[in-house]
Amino acid sequence: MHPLHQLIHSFSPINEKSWQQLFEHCEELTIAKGKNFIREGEKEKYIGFIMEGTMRQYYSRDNGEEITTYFYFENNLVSSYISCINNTPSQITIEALEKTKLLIFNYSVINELYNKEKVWERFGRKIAEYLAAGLEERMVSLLMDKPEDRYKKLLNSTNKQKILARIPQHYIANYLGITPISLSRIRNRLSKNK
Amino acid sequence: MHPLHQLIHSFSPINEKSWQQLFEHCEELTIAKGKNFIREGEKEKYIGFIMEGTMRQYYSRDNGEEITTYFYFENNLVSSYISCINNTPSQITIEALEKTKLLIFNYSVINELYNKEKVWERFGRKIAEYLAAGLEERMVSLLMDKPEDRYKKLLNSTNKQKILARIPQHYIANYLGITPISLSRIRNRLSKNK
DNA sequence: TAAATTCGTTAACAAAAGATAATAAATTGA
DNA sequence: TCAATTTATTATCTTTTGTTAACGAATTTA
Repeated sequence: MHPLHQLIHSFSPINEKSWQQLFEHCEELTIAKGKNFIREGEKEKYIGFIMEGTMRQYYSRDNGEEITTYFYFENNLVSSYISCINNTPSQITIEALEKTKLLIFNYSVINELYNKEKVWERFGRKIAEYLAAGLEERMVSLLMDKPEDRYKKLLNSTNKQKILARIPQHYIANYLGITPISLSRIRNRLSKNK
Repeated sequence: MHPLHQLIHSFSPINEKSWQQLFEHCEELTIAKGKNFIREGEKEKYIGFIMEGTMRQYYSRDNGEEITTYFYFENNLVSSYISCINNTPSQITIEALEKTKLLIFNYSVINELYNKEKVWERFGRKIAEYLAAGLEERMVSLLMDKPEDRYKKLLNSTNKQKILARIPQHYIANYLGITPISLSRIRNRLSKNK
């Protein structure tokens, strides 16, 4: 089974024939390190599936400052999801942190599949529910936990160990809602308490 | 059209017959001020639709402290959504801030409707997408905006004016991710700059 | 390889936020 | 109605965070 088919299947059972309806619209795309997959302001809507590589998602302030809000790795779906569902220009930019191989398809393809088959509609529901649950958890952590606790959670999350291994620290600081300097101090504090 | 039917219809077109499949499982429930609709740890999953009243949603810390994360008003759906979709005990409590009249139905009912009809499955997708978009916006605001800016946004959001009118300030402070004292200082600062 | 850039840490100071306590105003309930 | 509780503000002190700048280490690239 293709890794993307497998991922989709884990949300909603999609048989080989239905899968082909998506797969025949997929293309491969390789993004060089530092280049963007999705750019702020863009209207063309693509969904990507990471075969290999790492990406970061960020919002930009008026002064050009970039605020990193998410990281993507192998087997992750990557897109400006909000701009797809609301049909608005993307507010985010998604950049390759290393050379990244993607399988991509246009959002309109998946949108048509939603109309065609109930199992695809279910996939759409499940993926949105999964996203909402993740966002809620993140939001609650921002409201309830101190920065130091958020960093500790990141350290303990086996799933996110790769974040620490592959991602420059100042991006992680953004992700935690603090400055790189503050993260450096937290790390210093933690290393002394051992 | 029943106000709940109308709300559902705005996400996915549901005809009268399909609507009745939900409506026949609905019950009315009135919650007195200060009483809970959903309690932390609870497994029974109900969805409520507010006919009249105001509710607040909160998480509890180990020390008993309550962190308010959401407010609900007339025509809002209210539930421990995450615990419904993940089938886990509720982490949140939802309390009536004033006497609140609800129309309620069990989550299992809507879950069965997802299986029965594609239009219901679509409703499920649309509502999850709507939720995800709202949560992302909130999360980004927590990462990018200063507390003062978040409060200003709240002031400018016509939709949320009723929050200010009906909700005690220390709950709003929680919602903004700051202490009541800090919110009081922000208000003081803003009133002087006029 | 050498020069340039990026990255992480540290220091010093300023600004903001949290904690605690006191007080006044508003609301609630017996 | 009046005492009790809740709510909002203010003051003081402490802690944390942000800001700016400096420095060395690591990485990139010409």
